[in-house]
Amino acid sequence: MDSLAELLRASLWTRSLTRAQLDRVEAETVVRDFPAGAYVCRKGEPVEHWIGVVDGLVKMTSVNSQGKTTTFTGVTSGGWFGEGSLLKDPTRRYDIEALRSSRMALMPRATFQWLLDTDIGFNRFLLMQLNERLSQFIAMVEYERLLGPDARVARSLAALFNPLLYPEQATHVQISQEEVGYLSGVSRQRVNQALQVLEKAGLLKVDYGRIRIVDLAGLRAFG
DNA sequence: TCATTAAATTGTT
DNA sequence: AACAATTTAATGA
Repeated sequence: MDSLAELLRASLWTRSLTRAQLDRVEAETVVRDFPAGAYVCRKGEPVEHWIGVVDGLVKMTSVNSQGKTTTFTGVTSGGWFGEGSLLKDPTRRYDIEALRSSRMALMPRATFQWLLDTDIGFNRFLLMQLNERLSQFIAMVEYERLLGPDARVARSLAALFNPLLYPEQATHVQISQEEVGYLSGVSRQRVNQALQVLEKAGLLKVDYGRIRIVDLAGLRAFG
């Protein structure tokens, strides 16, 4: 996707909006490009926007007191995030870092609040998204305890293609194996092995700096 | 457009 | 964690 209009067209929560509502959203939302490695927002900053990914890939991370970083989840093109902070926190609780050059859509708090106050469909979408994320995190804890590294990598990748959170029908993701490791809690070396296993199983194809998905259902069910 | 070089990523130990 | 090999991106002729 290139433009805000395309992102809005692909987003599930715009389906219940009237043309006038959509125009207002489009007028008030700004687009900004971030280079790879840049922070889209930092922990502790005031929460001013609900943020969508027009094109790119960002990760949600947190740094502990000893300087160690953990990656919680990735957000790909078509996804929106930050509603949790917008609804309940004065400041951001996580860092958001671009994993590659990314184009982001920033919806002002006032616009978000207006949708929340006026549109039932928007509220339903937020419930769905919050529920989907919760399922994702619960599943991650479960997998961490029950599944081996190959399956963990498989499901972390599959999560990046959740059709409810990222409705565009993407066939690949531009991400290094090192970052896949951070997402799935596995060393880069082990990710490399896992990807070879998954490729041999016909579930995906490994390219330089990119992973192509061949069998999404198979990835989800692996292990 | 092509060749060279630097940087990033991968595959292996 | 370290290393060599490979691929891409950037640079300039």
